[in-house]
Order: sequence, then structure tokens, then C-alpha cells
Amino acid sequence: MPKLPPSFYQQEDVVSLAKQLLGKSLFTYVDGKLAGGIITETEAYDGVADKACHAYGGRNTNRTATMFLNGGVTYVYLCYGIHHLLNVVSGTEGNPQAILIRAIEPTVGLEAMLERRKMEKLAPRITAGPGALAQALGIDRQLNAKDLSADEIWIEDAKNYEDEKIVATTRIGVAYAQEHALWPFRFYIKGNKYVSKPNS
DNA sequence: CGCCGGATGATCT
DNA sequence: GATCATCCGGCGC
Repeated sequence: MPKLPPSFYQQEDVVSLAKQLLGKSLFTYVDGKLAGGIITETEAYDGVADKACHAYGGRNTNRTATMFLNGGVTYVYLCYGIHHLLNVVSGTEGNPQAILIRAIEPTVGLEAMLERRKMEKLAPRITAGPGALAQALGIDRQLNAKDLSADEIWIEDAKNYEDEKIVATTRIGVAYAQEHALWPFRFYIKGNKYVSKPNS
């Protein structure tokens, strides 16, 4: 399938886009190994008005500057000193919106992913959770601010999921965002095993 | 099973 | 010096 065009990422509504990304295919080509899968879980971060967003209130620092770029590039950063987290920058230049990719369902490069995750056999935790997913795909900050039509990391078009097949719920680990932590900005494919924290 | 805490470092105050 | 958009292993039930 073709890579998604810039116009897809530059849509205004980051929440709608977070849902549209479900079912699309994410790939990396790192250390000579192709790996990837179907995006199963996402979270929207809605720019300067969103207390959970790194760029809340217009905070534009060395780290967050990537979020202010035109949509269609990656935003990768180190979390808790250990995990790299992959986001897709959306919207247009100056509007710091992004979508955290929280889980994928592996389709290619299983051997490479098992090795990177130091796992013997396949289990959902291989790519369920943003840190796990980045490790499985060999993503680190070298891939920050990369165009999503690059040779090292890209997303290909695929199916769209109807709203009935999507669960909308609150984001993970953003209690510090107070009332904004209650916004239903996390989305995942209903019934899919590759989801970090399914609701009961 | 579920809860708890340690690992670990860039980033910003 | 505090704060994290996390993960895993260990312990107790």
C-alpha cells in the first residue's frame, strides 16, 4: 500500500486523526531489518490548550520544538530515562499537535522484534505499550523529526475503522493534567489483543 | 492474578 | 533537584 501523503497528517482535527490512524500500517527499516504492524492504539495530544500535551501553553523548547513542525513527521523522546515513545506530529506548522502510537499488531519482522525485546516467543506485550513498541521497532531519538515518508520509518495507508469498532477512553499516565486527564482522547481497536490497557 | 517499587537519564526550574 | 505520555519482576493472595 502507498505511504500516507502529507495532507493526511495535516488535518486540523487531531482527535479525528488519532482514530483514522487505527488500522494503518507502521514500518521501520533499522539495522537492515524491516519490521512493522497494524496500529491498534493511539492517543491524541491537542496542542497548546491541552494540559497533558508537552507543548501546553505554548511551551516551545529544544525537546518540544518538533511538535511545532508541519504535520507528517515523527516526534520521538525519552520517557522515564528508559523508554523511547513515538508520536506522529499532526496539523500545520506552529500548531503543536501530536498522536502517541501506543500499540501495534506485528505483521512483519517478527524475528527482529523478538530479538530486540529479548523475548523467546510471541506475546502481546511485544508491541503493546508505547515503550515496548518503540523497542521492538528499533526506534530511538535518532528517528526524531523524521519525515513519515522516509526510508527508515513510514506509515502506509490501509483500512479505516468504523466508530463502532473503536473504543474511546481516557489517556494513560496523565493524571498531572487534572481535568484534561478525563478527556476521551485514547482510542483502540475493540477486541484486539495488542492493546496496552484495555478497559475491563 | 494484582499491587508495588526500582531502573534510569534528558529536560527544565 | 524534581519530574516524568513506562515496563518488568517480585511478592502476596
